[in-house]
Amino acid sequence: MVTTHEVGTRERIVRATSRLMQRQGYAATGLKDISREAEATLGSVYHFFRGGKRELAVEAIRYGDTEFADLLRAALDRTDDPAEAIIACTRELATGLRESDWLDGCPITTAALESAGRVPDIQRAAEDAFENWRGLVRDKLRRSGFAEDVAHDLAHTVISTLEGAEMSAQVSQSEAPLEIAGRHLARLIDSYR
Amino acid sequence: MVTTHEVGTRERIVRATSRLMQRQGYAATGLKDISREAEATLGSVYHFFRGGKRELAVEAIRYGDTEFADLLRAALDRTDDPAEAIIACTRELATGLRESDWLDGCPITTAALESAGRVPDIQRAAEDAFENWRGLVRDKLRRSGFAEDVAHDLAHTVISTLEGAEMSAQVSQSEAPLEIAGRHLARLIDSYR
DNA sequence: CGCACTCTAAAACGAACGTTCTATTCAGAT
DNA sequence: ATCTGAATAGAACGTTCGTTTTAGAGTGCG
Repeated sequence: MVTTHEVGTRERIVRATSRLMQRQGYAATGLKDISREAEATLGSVYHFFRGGKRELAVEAIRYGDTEFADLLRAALDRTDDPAEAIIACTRELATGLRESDWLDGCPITTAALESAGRVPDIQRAAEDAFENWRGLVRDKLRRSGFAEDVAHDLAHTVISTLEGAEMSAQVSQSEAPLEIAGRHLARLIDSYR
Repeated sequence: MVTTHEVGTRERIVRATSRLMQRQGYAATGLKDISREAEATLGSVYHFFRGGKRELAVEAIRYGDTEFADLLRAALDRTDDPAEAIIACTRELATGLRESDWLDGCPITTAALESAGRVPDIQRAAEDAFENWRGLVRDKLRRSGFAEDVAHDLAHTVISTLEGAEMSAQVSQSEAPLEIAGRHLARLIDSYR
């Protein structure tokens, strides 16, 4: 028997916040939007998140962190070859973007940029997320035999380029930036073999 | 005699909007913030921009477009070698970021992401900007002898990676992502010689 | 001077914001 | 059955939002 996992109010609120912030950022996402999207009331929101909007945003960014990390891990584990694995990532991101009508880009970028240097809690959470994602790529490269420093640097550029290409693709509503980035990153990785 | 160019109210408003949107995005930037920063009144703002906040934001993005294009052009013209020129770009971006205490990233990215798929005017202006910047890089590569299709694709990845690295650097308050991206992009370009 | 026009000033609008508050529902333990 | 504490519901607070409106300077021209 298939049982759809009953999800609690608290988690519904976090998920709704994450999705809304992914699409319109932190400032444009109102608490009433959130409570409507989460099918919860304002009272519930403040019951679970006494720290208000800011605390909720931090939690939502952490949710987006693990969400993106899961996607990344799944794509990276698909093939042994790290260059091919990165191409798999770009493809995954491209289809996700297209299927959401170019609405769902990186779950945390917008909020991260809005808050950089102005809302320490949110910036810190975003910083942790990026570090987390870089770690996944770095470990994959290490396991494939790349030297530590090479893997470290490549991981930086892989994440930066994925982020930039995702944004370019979203703004121009085209998969091209991601497709091209995938090919180029694979070529760059292969150049270090 | 040195005369500081008297700048009109209209341009002060556009510049203030551009800077504020660069730092905190579209939604978080209020018209009263803008009028204060521009040393103008709301009456002046609505006199020059009858279309209100949206029209003003489009103008500010166009301003950020040419601002970033000027920086890009200057760095690209510094050396004949396109790979070195890209490294010069990353250095320029890194010092700009550091000197602004990590506050002034890409002037349009935040607003572009906030509005992607939701505010057509702004998305279009952002799309034009990215296309403009890619054109500058593509032309540079073409002039250096790269084939049309290679230059086209490289321009995509150069802009995507610059954008992503700029964002990573801003969020982690470190020049490392930009420095590493510069080295990798130069290597990628050289691999097509 | 008087007229026309551009620009600035400041007050005021309803709507929406984040937040607080009080009341109520509802299990589970005693 | 009664108490308790978590969870929910919804009204209300003071602010700030984008926008509109009305009035007042400043300037050039006949």
